[in-house]
Amino acid sequence: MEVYFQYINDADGVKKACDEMKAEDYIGFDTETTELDPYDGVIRLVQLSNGKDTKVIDLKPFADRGDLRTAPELAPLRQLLAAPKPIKVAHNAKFDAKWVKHHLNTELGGVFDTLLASQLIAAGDQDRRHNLAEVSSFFLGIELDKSEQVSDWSAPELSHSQIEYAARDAATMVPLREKIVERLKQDDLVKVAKLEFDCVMPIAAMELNGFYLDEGRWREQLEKVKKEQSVVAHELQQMLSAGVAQASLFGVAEINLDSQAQVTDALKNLGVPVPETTRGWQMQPLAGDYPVVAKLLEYRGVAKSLSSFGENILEFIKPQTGRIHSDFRQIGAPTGRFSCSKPNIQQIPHEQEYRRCFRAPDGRKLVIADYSQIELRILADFSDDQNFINAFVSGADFHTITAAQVFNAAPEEVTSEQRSFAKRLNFGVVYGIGAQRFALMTGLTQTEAEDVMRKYFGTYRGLDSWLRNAARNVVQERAARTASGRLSRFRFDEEDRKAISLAQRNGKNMPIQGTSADILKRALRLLHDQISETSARLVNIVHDEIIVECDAAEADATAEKLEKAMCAAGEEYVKKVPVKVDVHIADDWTK
DNA sequence: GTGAAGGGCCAC
DNA sequence: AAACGTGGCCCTTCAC
Repeated sequence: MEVYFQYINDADGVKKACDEMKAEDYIGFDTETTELDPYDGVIRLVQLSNGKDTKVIDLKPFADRGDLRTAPELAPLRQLLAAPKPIKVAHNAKFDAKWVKHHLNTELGGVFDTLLASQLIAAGDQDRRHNLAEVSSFFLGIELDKSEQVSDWSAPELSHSQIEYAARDAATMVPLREKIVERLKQDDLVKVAKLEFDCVMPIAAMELNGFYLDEGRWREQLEKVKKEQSVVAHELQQMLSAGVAQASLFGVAEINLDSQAQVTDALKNLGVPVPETTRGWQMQPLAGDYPVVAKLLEYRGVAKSLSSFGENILEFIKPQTGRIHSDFRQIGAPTGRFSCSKPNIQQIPHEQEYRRCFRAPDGRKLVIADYSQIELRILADFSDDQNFINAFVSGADFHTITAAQVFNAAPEEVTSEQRSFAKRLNFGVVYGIGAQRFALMTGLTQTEAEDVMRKYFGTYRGLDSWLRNAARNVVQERAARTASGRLSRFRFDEEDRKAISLAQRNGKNMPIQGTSADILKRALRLLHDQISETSARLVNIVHDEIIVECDAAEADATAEKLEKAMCAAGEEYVKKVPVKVDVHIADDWTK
């Protein structure tokens, strides 16, 4: 592919380039950086392209003269990037947005992200890859050579090959967007694409902000768990080797407690009827009869804590900020949910000992808000089930009200057992639970479980028929959608009953889980715009929860903004039941 | 030594 | 008859 480009390294060139580009509706946009993390390196190149002309701006001469964040010579560039138009077309715009925000003190005004778009079009196909080379090949049939991607972008003089590579990537964005837009329209994905693009900047900002983890508190907690672990490990070792020692002439054999095979062997030697898998929910029923099983489960708990939530997380504290900057994948799951890694701060144990380690620095507060029962409210809205809707409208304890309806009792007569059944069904129904699993989790017999479920769906006829319809539809259409139009396609063999039943459960779950993700993403955008001029900073999100850090003096105002943004986002998608958000102000990440 | 797969458990 | 959805991280095991 021939690319017409111009290399720019002075103020006059920047001004002219930006003047030329600012008339466009869309420009290809890319950066080349010396490192992957904006806290570790500098931006070397900024590329802009209208498809015909491509400008490669070398920031090194400007950086050598002073601070890029304030350099007046770069004002035209900052204005161009910050303006809502032209829309900046980038591949993985979060990456560039972070660098531009940190090093040029500018937020991207309008974003079109070809990576997110490609993921939306793939509609959950896990086999598709979405790096620029793949996406360019898929949509344009153009094979990009990415070998310069990892070249040395800190060299005093860049090679012609490097500059040409940089220009070509930016130039590719323009035709790529055109092809992608065609597909987005074909698949009716324009609305959800906008939702995703608008969410890029909030997430970029959140990753730059990071979440403060109190290292001292974490180490204290770690010491406690370590002591606990050594006690529990010793006890479990003793109990398990009671069985093995009989078979060994050499006294007590050391068992690797983390080895599935060794533990299973030892349990069998002790006469424990070990199920096919030794996972918690299979082993739990045995814990009452076999103390060694209870001990094993206890050990697994502390072992998990120590390995996944031990010293290793402290290595993620960035020295430059003293905070943790996780990596959030905006479309982490086919449902549209985020995933989070390095470290995954969406799976920090709920116990206070862990959560209290994530706190606001001195003088700051955390504002913590989560949607109350958002998935069930979405289901109520989808299903149009009047009884289910009424349970929410009443505003009373939801599980108690459903129990009252299902068991035909007054709310104050509902037993704790009945409430528990209702609660487990309310949660399980979103995932397409069956009687067998319900029986296992409640201790009911299969017949009793079926009976309770019959009562439940007898009360919520509309819910039942929505779920049945969703299951039928997904088999027919081989696809499902959320409220924003997010699409998930399913592939299965018509003969494969297991695959079909999996698709049916997915067909029920995806629209619900995915709509919840839609709502969160919309809320993030609204929030971002609301707090841009304040001390408030987004620091974490966990599927239905948003955590913001702000100056103590602004905590009340921030709480109000956060609640408003979340409710407004929810109400865009959920109309028939109220959307409830629980918000509180705290010094750390606890209730 | 390295990487993938399997099993397990944390979050929502 | 039908085994509740989405992720990431850790460990062991096993193949290369």
